[in-house]
Amino acid sequence: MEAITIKDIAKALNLSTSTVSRALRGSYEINSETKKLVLEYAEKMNYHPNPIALSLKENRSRAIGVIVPEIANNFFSQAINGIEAVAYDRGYHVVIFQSHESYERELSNIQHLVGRKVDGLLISLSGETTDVSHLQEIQRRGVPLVVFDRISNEIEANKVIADNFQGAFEATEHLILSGRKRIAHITSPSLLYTTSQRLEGYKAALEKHGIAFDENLVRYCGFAPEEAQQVIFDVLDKQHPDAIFTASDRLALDSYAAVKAKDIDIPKQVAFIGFTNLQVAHLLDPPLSTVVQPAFEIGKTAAEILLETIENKQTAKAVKTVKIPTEVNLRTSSN
Amino acid sequence: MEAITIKDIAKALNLSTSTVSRALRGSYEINSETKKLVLEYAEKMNYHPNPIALSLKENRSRAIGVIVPEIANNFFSQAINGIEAVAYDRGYHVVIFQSHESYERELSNIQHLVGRKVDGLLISLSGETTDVSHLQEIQRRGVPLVVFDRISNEIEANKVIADNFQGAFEATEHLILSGRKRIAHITSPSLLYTTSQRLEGYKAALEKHGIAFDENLVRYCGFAPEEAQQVIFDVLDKQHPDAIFTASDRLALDSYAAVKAKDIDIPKQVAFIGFTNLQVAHLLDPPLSTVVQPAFEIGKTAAEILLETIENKQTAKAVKTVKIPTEVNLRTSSN
DNA sequence: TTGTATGCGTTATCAG
DNA sequence: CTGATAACGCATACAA
Repeated sequence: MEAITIKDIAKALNLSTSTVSRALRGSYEINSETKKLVLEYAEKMNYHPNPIALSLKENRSRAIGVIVPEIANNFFSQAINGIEAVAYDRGYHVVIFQSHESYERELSNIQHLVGRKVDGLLISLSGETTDVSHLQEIQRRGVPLVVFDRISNEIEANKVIADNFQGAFEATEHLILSGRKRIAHITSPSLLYTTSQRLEGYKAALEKHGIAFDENLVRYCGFAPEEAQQVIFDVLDKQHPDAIFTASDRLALDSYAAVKAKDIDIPKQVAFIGFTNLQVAHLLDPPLSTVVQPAFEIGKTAAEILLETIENKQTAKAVKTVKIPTEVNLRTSSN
Repeated sequence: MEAITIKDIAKALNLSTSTVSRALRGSYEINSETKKLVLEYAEKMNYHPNPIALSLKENRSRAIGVIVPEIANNFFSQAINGIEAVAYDRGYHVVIFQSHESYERELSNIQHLVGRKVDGLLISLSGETTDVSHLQEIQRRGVPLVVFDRISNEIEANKVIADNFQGAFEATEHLILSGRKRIAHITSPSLLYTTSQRLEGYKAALEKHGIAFDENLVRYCGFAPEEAQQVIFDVLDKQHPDAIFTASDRLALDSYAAVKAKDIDIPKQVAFIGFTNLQVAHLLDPPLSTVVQPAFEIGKTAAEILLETIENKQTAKAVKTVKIPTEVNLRTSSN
């Protein structure tokens, strides 16, 4: 039960393939009789043009690629939903890949997508990625590119990010205003752009309120599950913070687990705040205040810019950077 | 800066395309000198074969497709990770699509994937899908298919699911053994296969312990966010359950929120249990006992079966159904 | 209005 | 050992 082709239709109707092709795509220069004939037969036989043949010919696919570190992460899965919301409306399929924080996987995924002629690419860099020549390469090949969230300064492309500085500033300030002085900042690997922006926001808030920055209160950790545990225990044990400001879903949860496991006394009121898109923050005890990154919005914006670039065949080297504001949700425990 | 082709290499080296092609794929019948020449030049020019041309010729893509209702769902994203773990090792790319619980989207995704000649398809049906003729169609076309978790009785294919009956039975029994009598079961739409299996397990446990089944304690709800709220409030208000057994991450969280919002007194000890892959169950108050569906394992198993089918060119109409055991984690609050 | 020929990138077949 | 040719499915410039 192989798929039917234009050639089959042509043979069955005693026409040439070109006539059939033209009839199918509704060319003017064609007899309405034969046109109807072809259309009906195609319908009856459930004909669909072979997208691969089309891509080979036209060098495009009506699909855009998305590469994220992990989909098992609220931020990224919501961002993807934002991307799909606009892409699907405009007739593009969204092909999703994960790099699993691996540079090698990121490379392999890009090769696959570009090889299959995606019309554009949205990417959030893996934690391992420092060299971005693979992205520059696809830009040279003319593939429209938008980098979101995990961006890099090395690459000149359109970028969409949350306003990490502002979010971190507000989060830290709220902790200060609630009376904290020793605010631990448990965050992502230091080479990530988002990490440095958040650190800046954290520092700025401290400075504004005359609190000296203490680098011992800042801890970076990678993506290995064991690592966070250790790092968090260490800062809790040695630095005795009175509040914790975390940089991701996972770090927030790991911090909770650590505090509970060690039965450490951190005053409850507004003591925890995290960059997180967790749906459960208000159900935790104490409730977790959040700096919500507008993931859906970020994805949507990134996709809009990408599609704009694709459809207007703009230069792939545009360098707009859009910052989407974050939203702080303060939650105080009722005890 | 267009991608380089075999033809370019042939021209540059004054060879024929066929010679270049053979050299590239290491054919025996070839002069080792020219072979080296070609290989070096290809390397230098960063040649990569065009996958689209290959697919057109070979009717395959070295990629498998995955369609799930939502990736912003721990179960599905973990299942996808299981799929990727095996597929990537065997040299297949995994192309991920979401149906967003829409039959129409599911259809569109399948058409895209099959049209692009994925070598096989893994699917978890959308909540809207009752008619499965689109799946039968791709089976007729010879595309290997494995259905996981959201399966359907209508379709004859390899299937992989969690042992929902067993999990529900154990969960319910634990609630009974801790002294509950009025156990609300808040669950997914009734037409899902998993829903009916869980209901059977729930009933079986009640029966074993001589508790009459009360259909008023069972509530089904769809995927719209508002719906769950209403349904849960209703059963809480009217039926006064002393325990709640939910069927998904989201339903568990919504139930928590409802109970907290209404300040309803449900005795804490082992009162909540849910089919869920939430990472935070132990941090909730009271802690949420869980029936963990081995999502990663399910994905892995499904992918293994699919790749087996693909590589042995077995009949697509195999009808093995694999049940993966669930694991119950009881958590009692310390208060 | 329709048919013929060509090309997209690759490999298999058949000659040389 | 190497080269010419056809084929995968489609669209289009050119011929008729």
